[in-house]
Amino acid sequence: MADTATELETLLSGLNDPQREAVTYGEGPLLILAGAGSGKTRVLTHRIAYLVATDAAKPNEILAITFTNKAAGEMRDRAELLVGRRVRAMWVMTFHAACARMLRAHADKLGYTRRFTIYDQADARRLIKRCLDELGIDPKRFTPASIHNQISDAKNKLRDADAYAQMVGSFFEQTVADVYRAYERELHRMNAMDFDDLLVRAVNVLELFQEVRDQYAGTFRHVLVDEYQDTNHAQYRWLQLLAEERRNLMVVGDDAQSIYGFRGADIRNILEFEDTFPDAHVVKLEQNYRSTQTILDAANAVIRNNRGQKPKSLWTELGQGDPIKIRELEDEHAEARFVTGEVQRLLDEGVSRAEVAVFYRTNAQSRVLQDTLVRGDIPYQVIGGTKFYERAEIKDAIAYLITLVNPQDAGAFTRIVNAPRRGIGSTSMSRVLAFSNTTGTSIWDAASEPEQVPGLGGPAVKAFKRFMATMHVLRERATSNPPIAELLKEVLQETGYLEALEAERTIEAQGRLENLEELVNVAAEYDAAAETDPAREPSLAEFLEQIALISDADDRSDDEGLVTLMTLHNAKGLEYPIVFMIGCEEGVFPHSRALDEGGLEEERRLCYVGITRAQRDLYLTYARTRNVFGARSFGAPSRFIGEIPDGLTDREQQQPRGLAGVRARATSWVSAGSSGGSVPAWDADAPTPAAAAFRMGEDVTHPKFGEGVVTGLEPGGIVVIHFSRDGSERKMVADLAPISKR
DNA sequence: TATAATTCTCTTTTT
DNA sequence: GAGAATTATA
Repeated sequence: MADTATELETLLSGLNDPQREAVTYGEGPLLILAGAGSGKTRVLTHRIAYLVATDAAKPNEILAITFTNKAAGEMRDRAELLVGRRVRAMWVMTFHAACARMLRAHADKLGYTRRFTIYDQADARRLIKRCLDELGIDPKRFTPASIHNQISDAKNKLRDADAYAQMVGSFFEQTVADVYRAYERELHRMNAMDFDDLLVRAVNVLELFQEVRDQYAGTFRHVLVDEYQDTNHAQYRWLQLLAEERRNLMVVGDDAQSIYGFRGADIRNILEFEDTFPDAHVVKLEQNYRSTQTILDAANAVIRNNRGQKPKSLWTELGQGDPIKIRELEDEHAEARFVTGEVQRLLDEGVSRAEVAVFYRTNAQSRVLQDTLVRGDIPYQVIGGTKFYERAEIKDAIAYLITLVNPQDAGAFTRIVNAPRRGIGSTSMSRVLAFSNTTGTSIWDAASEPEQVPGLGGPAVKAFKRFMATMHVLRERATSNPPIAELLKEVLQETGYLEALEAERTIEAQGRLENLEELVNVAAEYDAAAETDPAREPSLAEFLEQIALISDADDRSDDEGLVTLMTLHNAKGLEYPIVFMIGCEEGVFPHSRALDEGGLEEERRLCYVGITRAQRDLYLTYARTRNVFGARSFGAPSRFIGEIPDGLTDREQQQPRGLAGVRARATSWVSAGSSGGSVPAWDADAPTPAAAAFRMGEDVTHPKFGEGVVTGLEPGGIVVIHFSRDGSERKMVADLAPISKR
């Protein structure tokens, strides 16, 4: 037992008081309010180790949930350092992965097979588009994207199609209700689930089948959740079902870092945790081990402008540090040159590239910066936005594999049936689809007997026969569980996919071939990993699940000599000695669309996240003008810059802000005339910004909200518009919002 | 039916 | 300024 005592001592050494309190707290609900950089992952992993070391839980009785694969991987690695191989028995994974794992075992109870397909956003939208066509709804009036958002929102709140239909108000919602029904029917028919379904169906299974609930709730003695502020209602319910009985639920989060409201995250989950669990024990972690006091003061000052945060103030023992550097640049190119030059200078001083990160609000902003970094010969990595798994050739290859696993998936089938071209056009394909629909046979079976399909021409029948002959051979091959890399290569070979690409002899095709090579490598890695871990049961279905749940943000590397570029959202949970936040302009950050939708506070939290990533040096830059859409636009400095006290920055005096500032610069820019040869977005003889062009009572249209009337004008170039379609009143930045006169 | 040309539309953040 | 989606043409 002396061993255990020493083990515990080592485990707890180096923790501060609140951290220690969180790690050693006994049974019952536990809320950890963990400020940025306060060591929350440390607390989580140490508590896991503590629970195991004190026999409060066996490894397989621990469920530790994160949002990203990256975070799950990191938690697993760090826990392994503390408890060794025992970590293998634990469930340390994302919400979606955990739900998928449950569903593989129990989906049959809901009428799915265990080989169901997981649809990503693009797949889901394609299917919704098909539902729209089927229902005869004009996809221009109601875009698949907006309908999908609405459905996704409903699912996150655990509202099924019937529940949604009960509470429709507008015509738009009525339409969504119809599409929702059709969409659900189609998904189920194709044995497919979208991302949201993974959670919804997991909740369904737990609610409907007591024995399943007993099984999991009984097994998981302790449930730990990271980033709790980002949970939505479905996730909340899922956790509740699993942890209600034993009540050993530990949630860790920071309400100030809740930045996924747009995806259904409900900040109330964390704000009201103590109401839900009146006996909850609360621990606040406020000591920051990451940043200088200057950076923390700036973060505290910005977030103070939000209402309804849990009061919390970060402090550090690391000292004051240098002032925050704020720079105004002419345009995005000058901004990129400034960042590049500054990075260059830092590198000369001996800073390593891995210590530098650049954050931006939208992925599009990275392009100019990349160009400049390339010219400056600075190696970098871009996190996210690359969309490897969204490339057409990768989706095609995966769709082939899906078809072999889930022959009911008409979406995947439709994708590959004529890729490469084999003379099966959309007309023929719709005939087979219709046949499959009316007869209730799977798309695979329908296509296997094309002569049964009414109206199908002779050449089309022949083409289907040839195609399906190949597919049957491949399916046969797949049943013997070959290495997936091998199978994939065969698929690409036998279907003529590679051949068609090779025949193109273009640079693009060459790139696609390389991407497919890369996919084969991914498969080979999976095969290798499965081989070394005999506990795992590798399968094509599992491989496909892994791929479906992977995200671009997962392949970040920290040890290479690379400067890192990413969106602010991707930056959460990371830290860098030197941080640049670029594009700090109204309309860019805070983003105009977020402003339209009342998401200012969330934008501010995003700013808080960005600032608190910096350990030593923080740069905020903004450009006077910027190309948006290919048209030049003007933006005032971000209000967030103004919210940082001057004393914390190196700026001499307050920058001019608001409409006056915009106008002054706009005018001077126009008069400067010659720079770059670009033309302002509005006529040169109308030097005032577009904002002034709108008048009270004027009729305008907005591509998304439809027709409306200007009901107010506010300083800062903001117009208030009342939209007739949904009766809403919205404030928009006239320069940036896509509004036009009627 | 396939390809080429052309016309739109979009861009917030992501499991 | 880039994609996708649609339309025209072979």
